[in-house]
Amino acid sequence: MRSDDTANGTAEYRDSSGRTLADYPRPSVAVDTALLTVLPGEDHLSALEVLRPEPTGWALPGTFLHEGERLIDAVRRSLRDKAGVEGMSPRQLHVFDDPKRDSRGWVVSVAHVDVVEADKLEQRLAGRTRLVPVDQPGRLPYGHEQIIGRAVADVRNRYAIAPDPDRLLDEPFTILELRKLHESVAGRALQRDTFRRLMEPQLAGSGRTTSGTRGRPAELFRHRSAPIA
Amino acid sequence: MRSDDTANGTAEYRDSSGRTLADYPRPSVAVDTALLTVLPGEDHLSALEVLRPEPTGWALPGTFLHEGERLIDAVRRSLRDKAGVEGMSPRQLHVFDDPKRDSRGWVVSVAHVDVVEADKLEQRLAGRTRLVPVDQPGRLPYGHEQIIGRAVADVRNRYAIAPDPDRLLDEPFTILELRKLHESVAGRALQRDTFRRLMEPQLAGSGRTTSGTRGRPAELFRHRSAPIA
DNA sequence: TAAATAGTGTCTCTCAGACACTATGTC
DNA sequence: GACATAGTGTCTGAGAGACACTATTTA
Repeated sequence: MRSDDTANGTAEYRDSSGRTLADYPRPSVAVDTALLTVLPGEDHLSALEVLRPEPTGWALPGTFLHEGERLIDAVRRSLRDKAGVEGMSPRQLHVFDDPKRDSRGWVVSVAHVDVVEADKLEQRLAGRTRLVPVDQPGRLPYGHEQIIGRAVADVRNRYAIAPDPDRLLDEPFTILELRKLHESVAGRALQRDTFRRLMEPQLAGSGRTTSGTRGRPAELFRHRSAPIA
Repeated sequence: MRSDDTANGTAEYRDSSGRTLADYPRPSVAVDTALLTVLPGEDHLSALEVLRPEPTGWALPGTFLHEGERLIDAVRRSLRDKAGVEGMSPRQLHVFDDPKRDSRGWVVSVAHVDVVEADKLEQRLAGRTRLVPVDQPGRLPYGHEQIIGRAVADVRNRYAIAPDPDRLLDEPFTILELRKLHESVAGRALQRDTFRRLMEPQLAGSGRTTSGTRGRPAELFRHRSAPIA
């Protein structure tokens, strides 16, 4: 969506000591991702954690940026390799840059967030991954709790104003199904009528309704347009 | 305010090819900063630009991250060295990561924003810096227009809800002075009575008033607490 | 008919925008 | 007193929360 660029100087760049770009030590650049979902039958957000070699233990999935690679591609690669998850639109959250935060050396990490349908997490590596409620993430290394906190806040902000921006629901869906999802994301109950009045104008009615259920059939809706990003 | 941390693996980390951390090529990490201000007698935001060696021309101030350095310290160093400005609280905006965006090589840049009192820019290097209105930044390299755009949006969001969060105004100040500042930031006129009703509860009245002015003297206010960050 | 769920009318509260009024100083 | 600016009362419209009503289906 953007040409994504910014920088510094020219090909003849030298600093005040006459050193050129290649003379500087450079950090490793990592990505870490809070991959969130709502599990079937549960009413809260869960985060994917992966088991790293001792003594690290459970942590968020991450990887190092490869040469010539975009951050978003490194995120997708780490999630594909470590959880078998594809088709995401991760967003940047924050850069964590404490030079002493990683015992292996100087690592700058760009935290990301994404939300995915629970069934896309079926194929994840058993025993080496787990899904934990975001409000009880366990003790995580490298400040990964902070990433989860920022991720949850980011997702809640997005879900507060628009219907299922990350497309967790299969279409078509009822307003009830949509509201249950939003309540799981928000971590609290939402007003039934207020929720409908906020969301329905942002949806496309299908004219069709559910059938065979208790009570009055509910109209089925679809999203109006493609997801924003 | 936070311990700022996150990462990846352990000291014995090896990837699937058995390579260790030091075997990977690493990008240079840069910071670029949109340093904004409101110039005396003007009613809009301006951005600081610095002249870089040919063929780059005017661009935002930036530098490379030094070994063991925090991003915020690199930002402060670049602004001190290139504009003589100190005492800022830069915030991260976005990471620009296109591998081809810099002709010198592989550079990942973390964009920052900060706002500073105009008189702190007095001592900047004449001839090698300039202040330009944010809506006419000129043609900048490396997508620096995008940084300015994000920076302006960020600052406007902050100023929409709180009185002078970046402390551009000297205390004490009148509501009129505060409103003129906010109008310059917002780029549009603000309602006089609505503005007062939003901001006054967030300020500490001093009891004292202006004197010697035309019209009824205005009460002088101070901020209630220290800036948030 | 009873129960259950969908959908809507409407009251209230809050808040922004707008207008106009009152208050208090200088010229 | 005229004028200018500070500060406030109040009306209106939009929107969220809350409650209750109507609508439509199954058991």
